[in-house]
Amino acid sequence: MKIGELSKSTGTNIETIRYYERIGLLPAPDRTAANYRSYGNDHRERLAFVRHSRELGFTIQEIRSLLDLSDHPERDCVEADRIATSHLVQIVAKIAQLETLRDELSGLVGRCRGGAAADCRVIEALGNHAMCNTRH
Amino acid sequence: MKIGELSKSTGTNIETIRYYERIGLLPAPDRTAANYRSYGNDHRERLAFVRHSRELGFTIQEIRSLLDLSDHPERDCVEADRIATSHLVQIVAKIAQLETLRDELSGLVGRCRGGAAADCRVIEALGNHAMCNTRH
DNA sequence: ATGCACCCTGTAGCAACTACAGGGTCAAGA
DNA sequence: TCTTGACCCTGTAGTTGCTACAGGGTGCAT
Repeated sequence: MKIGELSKSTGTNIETIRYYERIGLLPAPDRTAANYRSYGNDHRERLAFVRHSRELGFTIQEIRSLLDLSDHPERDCVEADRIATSHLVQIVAKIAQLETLRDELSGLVGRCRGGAAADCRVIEALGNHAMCNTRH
Repeated sequence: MKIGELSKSTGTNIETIRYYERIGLLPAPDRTAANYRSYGNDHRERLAFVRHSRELGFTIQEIRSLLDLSDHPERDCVEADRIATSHLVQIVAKIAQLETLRDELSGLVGRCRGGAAADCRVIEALGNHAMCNTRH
């Protein structure tokens, strides 16, 4: 299949597919006589793996390691679990951080009803860290 | 004060301060005879405003608008509230998204106890979107 | 006079794409 | 046959918000 079809069937931007090839995340496919990329089912599966991992927030580096494991089924899979676990820890931390931001912003928002910026609580609070309830 | 002192007193990287000046977020300060940047209290306050806003996750563009309002106290502050509110909405959405990821990853992690990668549930699940419980 | 901490400019790198510019290919319709 | 339009190619530059040099100047203490 040509790149446009691969793009549609995986929901991946064409430029992104070429980008993945350039950085060595996807293998370079065969070319047609007209120098068009020609993909097979294995390419589609690999790309689906990459996209799914990206959707789950894994970095390209992490995906490289995961693909490497996937390419060597005889290896120990402890590493895959380690990557996923450490990624999960980061996500949990990020959620906690965003919840702090959310609470801080909630206290700021909805206080301005068209007054002058001089009396704006939002602007005041941004300039004055001491007004914060939480640490960030 | 020189840039090093401003850096320490606001907890901002020196390179970051110069970067903010370059992109026009901070005004260019006076220079000493030796061409060193020389900052006053107004610079420190403006930088604190910027840093605080960044900590709360506002983008540089949003901060530009907020600073602009802060520089024109006679203006209507509805815009500041709009920026903060829309930012809050994005944070809430991001939290929801990360919670989905967290739940999905939780179901993946901790299943590998040193088996071969061929039987790895993590790798299998990454390759097979249909195994997911949630949409992403 | 020499070492060291500090400052300067300018450029390049990071992640993970995205967006062109400027060109080639191919099949269908007039 | 010619042309139109959809598709493909490479290569480069832009995005965000910094960070990290390289290669040099300044200022003060020993």
